[in-house]
Amino acid sequence: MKIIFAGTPEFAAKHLKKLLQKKYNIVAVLTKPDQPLNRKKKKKSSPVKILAKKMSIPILQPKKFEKEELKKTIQILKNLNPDILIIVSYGIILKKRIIKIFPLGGINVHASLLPRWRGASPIQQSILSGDKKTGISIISINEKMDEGDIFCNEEQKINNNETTLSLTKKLENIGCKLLISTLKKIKKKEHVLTKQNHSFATYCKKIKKTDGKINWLLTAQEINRKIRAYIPWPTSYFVINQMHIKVFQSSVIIEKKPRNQEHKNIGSIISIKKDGIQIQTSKNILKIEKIQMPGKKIITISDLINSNNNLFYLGLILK
RNA sequence: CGCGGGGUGGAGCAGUCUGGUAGCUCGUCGGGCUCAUAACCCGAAGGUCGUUGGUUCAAAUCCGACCCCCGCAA
Repeated sequence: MKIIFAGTPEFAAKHLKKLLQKKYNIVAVLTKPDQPLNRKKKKKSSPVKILAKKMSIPILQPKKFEKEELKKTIQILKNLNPDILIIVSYGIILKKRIIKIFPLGGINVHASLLPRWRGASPIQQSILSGDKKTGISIISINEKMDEGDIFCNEEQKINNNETTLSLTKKLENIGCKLLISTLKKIKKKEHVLTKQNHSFATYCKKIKKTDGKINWLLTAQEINRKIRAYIPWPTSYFVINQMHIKVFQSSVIIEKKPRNQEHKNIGSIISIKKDGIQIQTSKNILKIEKIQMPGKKIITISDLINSNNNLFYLGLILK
């Protein structure tokens, strides 16, 4: 079975690695073009590209699927005589004409329990919306985004302190496992497809850099979810003296007595202790436990206090 | 050559401008106080100040090269 693998980030690279370990025949890899500039090197290759390069697998990085480039890519792919396409977080929507090249079609590893959270950021969205569980769905590719029939899925519990980073790692393992078992079934033609119930579909918004700015008018629970969902990107932050301070760990303290309607001190520091800095939100209190100052490493509040940093003081209102 | 911050005992930092016996808050170890403690008191150990050349009587501090970490931007 000749496989073309399309993917870009680390999540995708893990799946590619698993396929290679299991001796699947990857004839080429599709991945996003290199990012323009990095702090050190001139270009930044995707994790999938780095792995493919190491394993001497041909790499295709079309910029846009427009006339010339689309034609060219299709020709290259055809010449490889592939049987099946595997897509894992590629980041670019593939045209129908490309899918048609594959006799066995395409399969996609999607990090949610479809039809819930169709779209580009399912892991973040599951945390943002406070879901108790999410999972991996292996689906077939059709023309519409994440609407293909389901081969199989598996649930993953979401903990109270789960971040996108930690959840992604858990889902990687499930994804790899399900992908391999699905391929085995396809090989033996034992696979069973189930249609999605489209009436239950929900969709992810695209996350922007500016979404990371903390809005203290939200409830502590909502802010806490955002903080967890936005790790490692774009990360939540607040501003003091024009410095963007990122928050990497927090917890919620429930207020027993509901506050008066005064909204004066929302966003202000009401307690500074070694275990955290407490901030008043519109409902309940957010305790910030780990932060990162610009240019610095991630530190605990205990470390912050030990350094005699007097940037934070009682009553200061965070923006 | 995209812009910028940083590397100082185990941790987070000050000291660098204006060279002259290495400091703060913690942690660790020992002792004390306490019903008890993450609280308090007393004491101790622990640092080639990223690496490497140079200037100097003298370099964490000034000059050059290199390595590593991080923020922004993309």
